[in-house]
Amino acid sequence: MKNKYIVIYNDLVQMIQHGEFMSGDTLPSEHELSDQFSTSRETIRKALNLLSQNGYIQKVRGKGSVVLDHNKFEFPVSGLTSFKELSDQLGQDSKTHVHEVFVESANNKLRERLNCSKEVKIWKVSRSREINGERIILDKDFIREDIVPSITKSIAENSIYEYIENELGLEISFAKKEILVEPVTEEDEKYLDVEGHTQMVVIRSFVYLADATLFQFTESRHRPDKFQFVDFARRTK
Amino acid sequence: MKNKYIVIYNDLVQMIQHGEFMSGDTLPSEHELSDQFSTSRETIRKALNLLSQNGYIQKVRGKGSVVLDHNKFEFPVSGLTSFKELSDQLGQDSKTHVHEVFVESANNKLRERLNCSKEVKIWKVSRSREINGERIILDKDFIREDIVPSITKSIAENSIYEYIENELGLEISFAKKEILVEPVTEEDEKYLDVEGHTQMVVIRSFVYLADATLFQFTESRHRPDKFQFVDFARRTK
DNA sequence: AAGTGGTCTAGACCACCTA
DNA sequence: AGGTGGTCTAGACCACTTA
Repeated sequence: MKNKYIVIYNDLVQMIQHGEFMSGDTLPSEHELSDQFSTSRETIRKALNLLSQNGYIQKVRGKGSVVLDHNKFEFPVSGLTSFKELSDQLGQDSKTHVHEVFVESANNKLRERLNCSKEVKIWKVSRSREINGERIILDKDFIREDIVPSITKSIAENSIYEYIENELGLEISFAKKEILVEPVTEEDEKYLDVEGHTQMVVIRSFVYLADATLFQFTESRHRPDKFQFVDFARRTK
Repeated sequence: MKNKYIVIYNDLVQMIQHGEFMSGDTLPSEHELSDQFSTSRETIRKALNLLSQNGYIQKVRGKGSVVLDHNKFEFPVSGLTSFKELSDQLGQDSKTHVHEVFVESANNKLRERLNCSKEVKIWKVSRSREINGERIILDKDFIREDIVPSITKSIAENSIYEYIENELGLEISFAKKEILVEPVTEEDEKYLDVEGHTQMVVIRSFVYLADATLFQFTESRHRPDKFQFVDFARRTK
């Protein structure tokens, strides 16, 4: 919270959320804002770019920074949000069942996916997620043991991300995901309430730390009737 | 192509794609680059931020800009890519069948979705997409007639986006999408080769122009076995 | 200690929109 | 014409990594 432009960003988000600027309004101009916050214009511009990236405003040359309708831009499942953050946010009655937590040598496919040598061992964690009494998500995590040396059942029951960031002090910074639809497997039927569904939505993610090392591969299998993904795509030219 | 930082960005992308920097290498430092391109450091930083946003590099404080494995970061369906761009890119044998092109007053639901008044009329365009001999995508577009006054069958057969950007000179700038799985409809069965599938992947998009006006709502229905979505999520704090 | 990227400044000129 | 955001500069200091 010490960076000036982040403080300004947070201030402006607060103001927009408290209705001080309505959808369609323009914010004060960059010159005005740099006076108000007694900072340089470039710093204001950094804050405004953050607002823009996060869907709060759209900058229009010659006109100003137009406030968008933020109700249309909520992000229930976008980005890197973990299951725990997500269910906390939605205030849902959720539970995690841990099925497997163990270390193993990686086979070829996994070594290729995690981009690591034969010597590196891999944590395998399998969990199902229950929401409002139904087990609808199966998460299979593969995590490099040289980066995360210890995972216990109780860590897996809470949040592995929280443990990695808060306890180990590692910073998760970006992920590449792909979303597909695939047939239900025996494992799905064993651990989930598939309710007659024959297909599952599968999200495969490659997760990277701030120093650009790939440390985790995750397969997250969702029952299709409960799946939703929201994406906000701004064109970069 | 006139902006300095975009020229530098394109140069660096070229160099990375031509293998002058390998995955894991670090780029020259920002100071070196500003000498090489004889520009200021802030301009170099703009170019590097673009590289970072597009998954080419990861900046690490104290170390440098690490080149990522770009093979892992191709974006076949991400962002705002239109069907035409996409199929051109993949070099696939593709065809578009236009089923409906007409103007109508909007009903309540559509007026709410497009955020417009009773007076505004709406273009309705329905098209199916055939790839390698199979009709697998049904696109239903709803476009504000006050913004796009004329759409013909031949425009719909090519690319509506191309027409809007090149002929009308409007700039499409961002979109909010949601992805869901829903049961097959009669319309799907009429226009697509559903091949016994009972569910479809549905992408609903709200598309905005550069001046922040919402001008189009699209429902894109994909046969699940042919659906793929790729997402690159960088954490913003 | 030297080098890296991250932040911040106080200017400048430009392209675009609205009156 | 005056205001807006977009680009660019040439500095400065800081936090972090590595040797």
